[in-house]
Amino acid sequence: MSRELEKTYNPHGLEDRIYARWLEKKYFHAEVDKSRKPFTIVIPPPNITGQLHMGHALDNTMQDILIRFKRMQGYNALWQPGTDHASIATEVRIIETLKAEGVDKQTLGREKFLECAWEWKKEYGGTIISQLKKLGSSCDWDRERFTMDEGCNKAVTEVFCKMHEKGYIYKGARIINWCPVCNTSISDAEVEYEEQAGHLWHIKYPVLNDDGTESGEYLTFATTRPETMLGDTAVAIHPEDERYAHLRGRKLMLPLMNREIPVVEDTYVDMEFGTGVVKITPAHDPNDFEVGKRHSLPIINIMNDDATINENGGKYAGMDRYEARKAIVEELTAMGLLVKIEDYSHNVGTHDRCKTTIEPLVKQQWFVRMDELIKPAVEAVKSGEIKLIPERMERTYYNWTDNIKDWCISRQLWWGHRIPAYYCDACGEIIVARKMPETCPKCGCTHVTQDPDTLDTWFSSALWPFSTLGWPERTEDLAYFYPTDVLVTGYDIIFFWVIRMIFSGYEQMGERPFKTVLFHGLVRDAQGRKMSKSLGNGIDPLEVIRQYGADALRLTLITGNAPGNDMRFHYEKVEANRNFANKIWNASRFIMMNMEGKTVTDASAELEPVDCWIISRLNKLVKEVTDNMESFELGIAVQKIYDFIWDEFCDWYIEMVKPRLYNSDDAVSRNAALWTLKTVLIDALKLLHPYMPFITEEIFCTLQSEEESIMISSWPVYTDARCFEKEERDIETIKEAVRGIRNVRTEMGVAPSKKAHVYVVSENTGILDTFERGRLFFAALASASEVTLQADRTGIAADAVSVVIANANIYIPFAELVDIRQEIERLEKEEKRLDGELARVNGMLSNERFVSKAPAAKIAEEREKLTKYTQMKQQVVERLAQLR
RNA sequence: GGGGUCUUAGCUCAGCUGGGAGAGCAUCUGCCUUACAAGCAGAGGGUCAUAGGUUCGAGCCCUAUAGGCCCCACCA
Repeated sequence: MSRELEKTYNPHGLEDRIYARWLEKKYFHAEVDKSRKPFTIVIPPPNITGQLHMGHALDNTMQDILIRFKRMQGYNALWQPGTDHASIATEVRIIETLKAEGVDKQTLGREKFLECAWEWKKEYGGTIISQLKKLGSSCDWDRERFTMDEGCNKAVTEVFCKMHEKGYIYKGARIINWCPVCNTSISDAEVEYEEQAGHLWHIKYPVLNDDGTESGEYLTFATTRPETMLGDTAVAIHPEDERYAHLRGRKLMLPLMNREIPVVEDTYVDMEFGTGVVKITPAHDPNDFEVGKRHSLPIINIMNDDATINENGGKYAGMDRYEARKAIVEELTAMGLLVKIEDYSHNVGTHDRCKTTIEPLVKQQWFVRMDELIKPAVEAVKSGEIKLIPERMERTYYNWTDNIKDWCISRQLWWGHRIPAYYCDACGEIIVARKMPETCPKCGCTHVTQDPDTLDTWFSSALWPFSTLGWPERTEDLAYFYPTDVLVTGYDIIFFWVIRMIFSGYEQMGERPFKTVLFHGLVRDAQGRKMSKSLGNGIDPLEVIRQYGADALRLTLITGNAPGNDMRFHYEKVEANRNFANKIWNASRFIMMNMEGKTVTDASAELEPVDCWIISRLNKLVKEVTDNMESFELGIAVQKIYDFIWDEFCDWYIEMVKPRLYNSDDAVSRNAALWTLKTVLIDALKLLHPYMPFITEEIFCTLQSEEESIMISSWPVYTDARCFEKEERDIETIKEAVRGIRNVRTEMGVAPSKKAHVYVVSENTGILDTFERGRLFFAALASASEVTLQADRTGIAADAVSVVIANANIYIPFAELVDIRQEIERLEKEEKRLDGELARVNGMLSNERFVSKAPAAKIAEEREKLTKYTQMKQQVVERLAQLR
């Protein structure tokens, strides 16, 4: 570490140098230590293909603040890092890359493809980690994990097998969401509904007589997807719909396919909508699937995996779904069966990854039964065992748990955890096992084949809080660090991840995975738009760090923001925070300059009132900041630190002690000032360290040599011994006087360089004593050439300007002529202001119900104000009388 | 259709359990005062969306209304 700070604050180099030292010293590393209390956070694992974006920056800054705070408080703090294999996201990227090289996934083959994927992981998996380091993240990198490493694989297999044994995992043919581009099933959570402009095609089917001949009557209905008619196996009406009573039990002719289909009655039909008739395609619509089940209708799948029509679609086989739609509409028109076409806007399900319109298909898939599993997860939040911050997220949470459906976990992808299910080549028996069985337990056949599918990527992330700590082994780490303390994440993945971790934690560990979930919102651009690649409005955090430093970026993401709220990113804000860093830098330089060549000794016994004041203020700050941080109010806490450092410490305290620092005649007073400056600065730096780790470390290490790093120093603690109520009041009095004098000087247009004689007049000896003790700095701050303290107005020029504060009058006879009329006006304004205050206070105190019902402390407070303002008003009135 | 959330200074947003409206940026005035012009000292600017209610007292709690945003939901 350098012995001296550089002339100007420059985060470049400084941040990398400090981070390297932290790593070298292993400060981030945590080991089981039963003598200390653990504090654990698991990182939301970023995708291996990921590039650091503002969302990561916010998420990780919050975690780093909490972990650094707790580490300094003496907890054995573990921030468990790692990355996610991100099954589908990664697979899509690899396919794209291969395609660019002219290689097709299928021809490459599974084994070779996976080799490519692991290569990819090796190459890009480290990128995001190095970017997190730039941010200052104090993760225990020795413990870095990956969702597809050996341990996590074991955890996944174990959970799958256990849940299968318990009947929570099953295989079945259900209607699922199919992405025809990614060629895989996806879960309900991955479907994004998008309002799209479409059409309602009104179509009619001929009604048949009992003998199969056309009756001449038609049944009209509307559909948004005419092509699915190829798979229609019924048309439904409402059982109570009198309009169609005569069609009950009749049959219709499905045009184009020439298939007889029944009219079924089902309450699912809304009589009010359209004609009150619905075509039923069980294979391609979730609702129709349910209707089909109720009426035992055949399920005719008319589509291939790539959303082209299959052989069940007759002559349309081979056509794309939209081509087929066009052709079918044309043909129906020709047949006179198209009644009309209406414009219609409706919700279309799309795949969140590729935005392709999903196709509901009936397929054999693996599912997790949710009804039982979700119960403890709901109970945990209801009872408060798991706390969600902000609380309103609970509503969102219940919204999902109350409507939970079984979770489709199998994916027709290669990059991911292979499902530990095996099929006997001879008898088809399904064997779910931790290891590939050598023979079929049913028929003894020695040939079994593993299920080709992989698991939903969230299946492994759901286990993250315990799989990273060694589960399914009963490790010491697991016993010590689990359950984790806080999970920090965006509200956008509450369904994907948070809920699934919670039920997995209870199911596998019998315990909550974390105590608190702290949500943050989205970081938007300056116009409030979501940052996205397609809009090109993304702001690269690394670029911001290059320009302003990680400390300024971190502060920007935390200040002025409440949990769960979205925020806008403005460069001006980063700049303002960089300026704050510069402010601290220069204040520290100033203090160090003054300490140079001197040995600063403990001065706690020789403190002057102003020293007591700042120490007392700091003491209160410590309490408030600690409280705010304990309750996750990170933005409020740092705002208070910011105000204290800039306003109270820099703008007031440093200015107040300057005369003592420059006066070498009083070494004791100078030492007390230096000691206080150093002590307060160090504690303020400590409070700020979780937010701005780099600059605080740099200054801390330069300022003193006893402790080797601020990040392992101890968090300041509030103590009664550092409360100085009287000194706080006294210094506030002087500040009030200084503000008043500065005010008057500006109004009078007196240049700051023009010094003037200042008289403080008061009959109150306590007040005079206060000013006497603060004489030196009061004179400096008030630009006084001389300060005279006296009990009355004797010897003060009649045209002196006056400033009224509680219990005292301050007179400044300026050398220039003061316009008496202007001075009277000014005082009249002051009188008016005081009248207003008095009216308010009197209003309250004369209200009988206020006096009888309000808390005693509040009443006392108002009485005190009444006395103060009455007294001040009297002074103003007297002064006005003199001038007139 | 259900739920959530927001509406506070010109702009972006804080305001923790109800007790005299805040910050940053922007604007205006005066200062290159030997830590800092990435600064210092001052100033202007808000009937806290609207209407009711609870309360001694409401930006904060309750109800309704208007507008914006978000999430969820199978209306063909």
